[in-house]
Amino acid sequence: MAQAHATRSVTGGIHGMDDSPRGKLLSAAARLFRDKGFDRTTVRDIAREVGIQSGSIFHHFPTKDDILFAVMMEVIRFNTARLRDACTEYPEPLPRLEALIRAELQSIIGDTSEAMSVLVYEWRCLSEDRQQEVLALRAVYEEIWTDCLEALRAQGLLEDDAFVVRRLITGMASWANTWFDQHGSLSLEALAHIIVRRVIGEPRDR
Amino acid sequence: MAQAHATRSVTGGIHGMDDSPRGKLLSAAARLFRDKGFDRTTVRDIAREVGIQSGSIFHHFPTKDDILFAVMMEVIRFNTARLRDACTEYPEPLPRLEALIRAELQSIIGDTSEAMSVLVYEWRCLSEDRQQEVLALRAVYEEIWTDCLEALRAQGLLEDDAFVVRRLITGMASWANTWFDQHGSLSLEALAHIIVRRVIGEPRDR
DNA sequence: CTTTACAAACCAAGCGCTTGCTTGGTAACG
DNA sequence: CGTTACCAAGCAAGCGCTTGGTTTGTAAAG
Repeated sequence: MAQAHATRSVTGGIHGMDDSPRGKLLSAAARLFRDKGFDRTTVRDIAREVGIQSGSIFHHFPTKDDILFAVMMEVIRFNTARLRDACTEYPEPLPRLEALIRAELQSIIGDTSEAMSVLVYEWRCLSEDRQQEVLALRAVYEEIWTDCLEALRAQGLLEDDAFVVRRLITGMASWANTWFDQHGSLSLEALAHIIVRRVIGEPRDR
Repeated sequence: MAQAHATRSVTGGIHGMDDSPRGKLLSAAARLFRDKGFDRTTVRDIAREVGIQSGSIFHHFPTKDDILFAVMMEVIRFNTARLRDACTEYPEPLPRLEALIRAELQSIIGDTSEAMSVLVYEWRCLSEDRQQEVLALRAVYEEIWTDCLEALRAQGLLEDDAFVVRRLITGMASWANTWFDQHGSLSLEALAHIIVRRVIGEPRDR
């Protein structure tokens, strides 16, 4: 776990998407899937991107669906680990909330934005049995969020239903990939802080 | 305008998606595009849904792209008119904000949810020149929102940047189509009120 | 240092199928 | 009698994927 943390914080890349043939293929696929969508991306597109023939793709993955599946599994594993790291670093609910929001924004508009867009917007393109496998990992991810929000409720910092609030956060964060400019004047941290205030309101007793 | 309002409030349907052959075709296409995505929906699927042969589709629309375009134009026109109606009914910024949020939720999880999902999630599938045409209508739609949020800022009810807040609202609202249950315990109005509080905070001086 | 061995990575060609769309003609209706 | 709505059949292109064979990297054996 500590080793995984060190690896991630140094490289910033997803384990399994390194510079191996398979890794380069996944990176290219993730970017193409985000830009053009899964269905409009052909295996010939992916092959051209990494400089091989289209047939050679299937030396690394049995089907095109397996490529999508691999992209999704890698990114959800990586970002679940990032959430866990945030939890160990911030045990208290309120700082933890802000850390979780920062982590999720980092996922969506930062280092893993391409694969995250694929996970969110190309969901239907994945075969149904594979959807179940990803959903199982997603449940773990969401449990971390629910625990944090319930803890905030227990502290009286949150009035509304935790599940509803979690969904509002998901919406605000995932939509950010359509407009947030990483080189713009608004920083990721500033946006995270704005979102925190949408969740727990203004600080009134400080 | 008053006539359009009467038509909408009575039928609840989108003008141009009536029970004419063209209208039934658009309705079927909208639902299929939402359920399976534009690319995975074949013209044969649409034809089967309305009970005609696949070739007969092209008696009503020159290309498949035109079907998508028509769905998007109809839904954005319809919902812009709905925003306008909310504005005439609620001239004051704060009630207007809540009315706009209710209207947008109605668009996304209410009577036009299928076509709205298509507008949001199948955006890339539309040919680029058509995207520009839809964008022009979208700008009108967004101006209504910006005006309202800027008015709230002028009243001191909004601290953060109006554009950022608008985008957060868009995210919360559009994401609702993935989880909101129209027959569940949470009503559209209750959700609208929760979102209002995420925008302007708790009422502190009442 | 060379040879041998072998698996991983890749190429060139193309198969079978689905796709959006076309064509030429027919039935219903005002 | 023309317009609207449709059918039956099928074409050309693009798709995921297969196949049989060739190159490349690597590492132990001679």
